[in-house]
Amino acid sequence: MSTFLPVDEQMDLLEKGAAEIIRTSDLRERLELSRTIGRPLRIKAGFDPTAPDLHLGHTVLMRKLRHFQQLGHTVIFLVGDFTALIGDPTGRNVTRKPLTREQIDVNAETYKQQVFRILDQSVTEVRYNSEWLGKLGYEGTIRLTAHFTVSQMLERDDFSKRFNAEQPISLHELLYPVMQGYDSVALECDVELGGTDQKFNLLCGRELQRHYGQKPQIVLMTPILEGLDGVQKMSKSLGNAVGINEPPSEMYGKLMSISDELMWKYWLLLTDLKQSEIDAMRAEVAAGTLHPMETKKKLARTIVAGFHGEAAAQSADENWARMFQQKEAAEDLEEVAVALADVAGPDGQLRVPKLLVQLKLATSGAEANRKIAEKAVKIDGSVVESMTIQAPTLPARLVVRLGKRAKAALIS
RNA sequence: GCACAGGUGGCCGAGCGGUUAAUGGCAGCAGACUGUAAAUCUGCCACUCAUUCGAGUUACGGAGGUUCGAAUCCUCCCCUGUGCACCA
Repeated sequence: MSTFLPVDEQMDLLEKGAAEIIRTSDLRERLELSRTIGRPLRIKAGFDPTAPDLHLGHTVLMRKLRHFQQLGHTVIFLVGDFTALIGDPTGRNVTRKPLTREQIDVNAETYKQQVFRILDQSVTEVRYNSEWLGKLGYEGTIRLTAHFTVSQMLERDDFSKRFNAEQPISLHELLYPVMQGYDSVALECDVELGGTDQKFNLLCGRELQRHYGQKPQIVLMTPILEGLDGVQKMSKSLGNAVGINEPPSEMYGKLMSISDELMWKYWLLLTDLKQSEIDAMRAEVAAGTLHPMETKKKLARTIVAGFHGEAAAQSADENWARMFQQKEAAEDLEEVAVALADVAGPDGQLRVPKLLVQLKLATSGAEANRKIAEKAVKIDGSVVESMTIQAPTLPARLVVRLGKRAKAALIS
């Protein structure tokens, strides 16, 4: 008597949204075995504690991990504290700067807090790869690296690109895939998850496991989620990311700005809807019986609700409608206290550029000037025409708007 | 160590003694149009002061130098890539 679901049902969930599985037949086989002997599979996913702020792009992988958890398998959340000393060069054409020990620890902690908004903490095994990599020593490292050749490493796309472009590749970067592979050996993984950009590293794990007499792990790759621009991968540094710690309205607004086409990918990778349900919705939109905007609103509501709850999603929805469909100022504007002395000119009048800088709507006075000249600034609903306006009677609350951002200044 | 090629604004990439914060592309911001979409069009895109005019400051790996004047020439240094290295 097994506690595991039938393999077909498990496969159904696991294959949803997966970009590639190496190999599907192996996964099926191993699930069969696990079900027969009643042993959960060991699933590993490694994380570089480099970027402390998680965004929706990261959650694609997390959600897949949760699927495994839901099916009763063991998920190992591996903190790459040791590999972070290298910094994975994947997908980059530049060497990354290594982190300090302190940064790594702090990042790992905030990382975990965020991850357990998606994963079930009580059944997640958290490990650090310094546990085994730290013990390896120079000799162990030499023996380990002897399993690979330089040309094998240069197979990797970003390495070969850099090599051909005559760009630098540091020696230590070549160690990254090796170490990640060794993690799989140390943990005796059945499955490793990663983004498609991790393919090379994931395959190194298989290679090494073979050398160590283990059954090579199954590799399940999740797609890389495009950011809000729909072109580049979601990344905080590209400014196209939705952070999972962002407030509901922020999250909602950002999600509404994605293209119609991209919306389907978000539905697939960021919600629990079945493929068939998504297809049905898509067909309706194509037929014109369902408005794309309504569908997108529903998407935004669903995702926001997942992180902040139903009520918050509802009010984010209303807020968005008020702010953009009816072009009125939102009710829950961020309020910033400003001293009149900080924004007044010598004549006592209110200098608008200074106000914009104080509200962080502009990064410099020069930029603020330009925006005012472009007639992009509104105060209390009317376009600002000059650099100076009449100072209000105190205390005052001015709603200042620059483009799609608005804030309330509490002047005293 | 030697030789050669490079290091320019968030990125890519022109410029190679004297319009001009520095051509162009990408990204970004704003405006128009919309469904805050997408696409498209337009404008902006170093900083400070000056309420428009305008003035000043800082920028082309770093430090010096030549010059009335340099991102552009010279010297030294730092960094990257490529080649050479044994057999002479």
